Amino acid sequence: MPYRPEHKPETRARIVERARVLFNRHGYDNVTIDMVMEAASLTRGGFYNHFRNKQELFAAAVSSFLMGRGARWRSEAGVNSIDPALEDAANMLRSYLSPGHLDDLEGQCPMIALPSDVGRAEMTVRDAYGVLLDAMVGLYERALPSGNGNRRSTALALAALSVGGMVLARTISDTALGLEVREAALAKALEMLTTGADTATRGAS
Amino acid sequence: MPYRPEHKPETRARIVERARVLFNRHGYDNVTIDMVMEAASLTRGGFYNHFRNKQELFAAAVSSFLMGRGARWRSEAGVNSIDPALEDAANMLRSYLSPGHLDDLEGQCPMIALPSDVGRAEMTVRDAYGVLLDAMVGLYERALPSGNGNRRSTALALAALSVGGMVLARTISDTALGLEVREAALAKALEMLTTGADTATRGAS
DNA sequence: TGTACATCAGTGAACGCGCGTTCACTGATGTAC
DNA sequence: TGTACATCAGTGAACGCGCGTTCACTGATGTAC
Repeated sequence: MPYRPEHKPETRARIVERARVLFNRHGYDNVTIDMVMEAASLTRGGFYNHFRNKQELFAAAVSSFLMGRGARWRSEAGVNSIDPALEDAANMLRSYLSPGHLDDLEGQCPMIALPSDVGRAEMTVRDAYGVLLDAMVGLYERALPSGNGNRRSTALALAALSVGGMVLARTISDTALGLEVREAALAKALEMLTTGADTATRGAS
Repeated sequence: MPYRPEHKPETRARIVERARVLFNRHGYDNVTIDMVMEAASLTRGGFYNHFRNKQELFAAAVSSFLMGRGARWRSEAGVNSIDPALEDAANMLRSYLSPGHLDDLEGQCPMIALPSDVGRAEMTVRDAYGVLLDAMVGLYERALPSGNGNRRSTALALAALSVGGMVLARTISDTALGLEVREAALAKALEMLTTGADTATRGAS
């Protein structure tokens, strides 16, 4: 056996990691296989030792995010906990809607960096995203004060608020309005979290 | 004068309109100038009689949306009114977060259909989007019951909720979760609208 | 310990296609007489 | 009313480049002796 058995998977992982960063910054179509391989200190030809085609690389890159930072988010926020603390959910929101996350073009959640490309990716990618979303929503749902009528709906809205706030902030960048949207989304999200669920019902009670 | 003076602008408008539809469906990079010109019943070469390059066409296509459906939204929702009715804002939310809008791949708001492409477009495009966003936010802000501490923040969050709900629903499509997100976003948005602003403050009062 | 060997990850030239863009031209059109 | 004309929107062939992909090869590496 010419190389250590870990050699090839390690190289593959390096390619995927560099690809993820490049995709995030420039978008799927604007990243060439040359760019990726050069970033991984390799040459063009070797690419097809590791991937069938460019789409497969993209799927691997998104997975790499979901397994990396995405998984860290989930575990830090106690997604697996039956009864996560409200503070865990608040931290997840603060982290997702943070200026750090917005400015981290290369490490950002691909749903913000390349929503169109993710939406056009193969079903496996989109399903994997569904899993992440489901995990986030589940966390919020369980963290919300019980006894409210609408925890599920509030949890889903928190996810939408996070993504929407960031997508808008990134798109309308370089303007005061962009900053304002992110801050408002975070403020409202935290408010919804602590207030609980159906505020209309509460207001009427 | 060989052609009627309206002839050229009309042709240009037809090209832009077909381009907008194609971009919305397939994304910027996946639409070729051939496709656009064929859709407008013209041939490749004529394109450069109307546009300097493809980017300029994209900018025109996004503007076309903002001037068309976008403008209709704004006027129907009484954006120009000093004191818009709460119901106007509710209708805007219902319209933006409607299944009809989600399924209308070709007529959809480009912020949902091609957020990445819009984000990477020239500054003029993004600024134009800022104007639309500003108008929507302004409408919500003025429609919200006065006397609440946080109308601006709520209005911004409503915009984020709208975009986020739709981006997620479109990306995680073909799943129950996708539908659920859109519905929850709409429900929460309407709730936030009628409840007013800072619910935490209200809850504490 | 040193050497010959087999393997296969990586190389780099080449291919072929598609796309954005250019350009010399053409012919439909409104106008002038 | 009919005809010659000038204009310029539209044509379609061509260009050139870049990118995804292929392929014959090479040479670094771990193993067997």
